[in-house]
Amino acid sequence: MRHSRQRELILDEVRSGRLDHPTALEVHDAVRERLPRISLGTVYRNLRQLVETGELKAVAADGALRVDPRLEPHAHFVCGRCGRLSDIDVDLAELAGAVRLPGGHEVAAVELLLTGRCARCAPAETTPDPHE
Amino acid sequence: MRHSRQRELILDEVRSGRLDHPTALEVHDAVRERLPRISLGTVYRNLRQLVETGELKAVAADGALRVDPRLEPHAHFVCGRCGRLSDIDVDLAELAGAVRLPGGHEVAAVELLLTGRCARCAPAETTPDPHE
DNA sequence: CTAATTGCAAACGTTTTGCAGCGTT
DNA sequence: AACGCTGCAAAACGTTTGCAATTAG
Repeated sequence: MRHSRQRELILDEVRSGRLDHPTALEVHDAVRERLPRISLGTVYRNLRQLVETGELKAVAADGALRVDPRLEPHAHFVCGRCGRLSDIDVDLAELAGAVRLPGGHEVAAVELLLTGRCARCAPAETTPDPHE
Repeated sequence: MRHSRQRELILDEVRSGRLDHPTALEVHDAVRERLPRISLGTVYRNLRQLVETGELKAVAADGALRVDPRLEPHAHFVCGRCGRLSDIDVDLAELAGAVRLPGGHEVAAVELLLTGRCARCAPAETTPDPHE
């Protein structure tokens, strides 16, 4: 893989933590501030490469692909009210034990996605407006 | 929710097991044999309703929405080679134990997706063609 | 020099939507 | 009669792709 300024900035932006589980579009917007002519297609191409080479992880929550710099196995929680996506720690050994996997299957990746109401939204279930 | 012949046929088709984790398009094709004028939009609208009311479960694997008549909590395995999606049993108590959930969160749904090579594809990794 | 990478725009597949009319209750 | 549901077609959405030009090694 050859070096490119756009890939460097994309990876830097996602790793910086300034964005939280960003979509390709959010990464595009952020990187564009430093490199205004970068195209959305380039962001998609690079995110895909970075996920393939294991430098980033992909999360498929609500319709869009999101990207995550945390590489250790962990779960995600999506709040159906405010839409916030948060990281959840998991005990990998225990998780593996819970799965009754038929013999012969080779597992390459695990994605555990929890949906519900987050701690901030659950109590306020009665009030109509999502917090910012 | 009012009754309709199209929703009845859609639910019947998915529950029948003739289709395996079908996409909306596959459900459309199947139901169209019995009700030729049914539109894809109607299939989408009804699948969404049936998932919302808990009569079916949704699985988000590869780009598209798939639908599953199995209601008990279980995991899914997607083979990256042949694309086959299979059901995997999980020990729910053990799974819950593996998740280090911060207090206050209310979990409504859990989706556990495993990706890799299925028992049939893993050994044949060298041969180029996916089984049917 | 070579081949990977880019910006751009067009195309793709999936899902949603606006609408006028039909079907269920 | 009221209103949910339908078919249809158009649009929205996220993502991929073809291309000629640029850039890294």
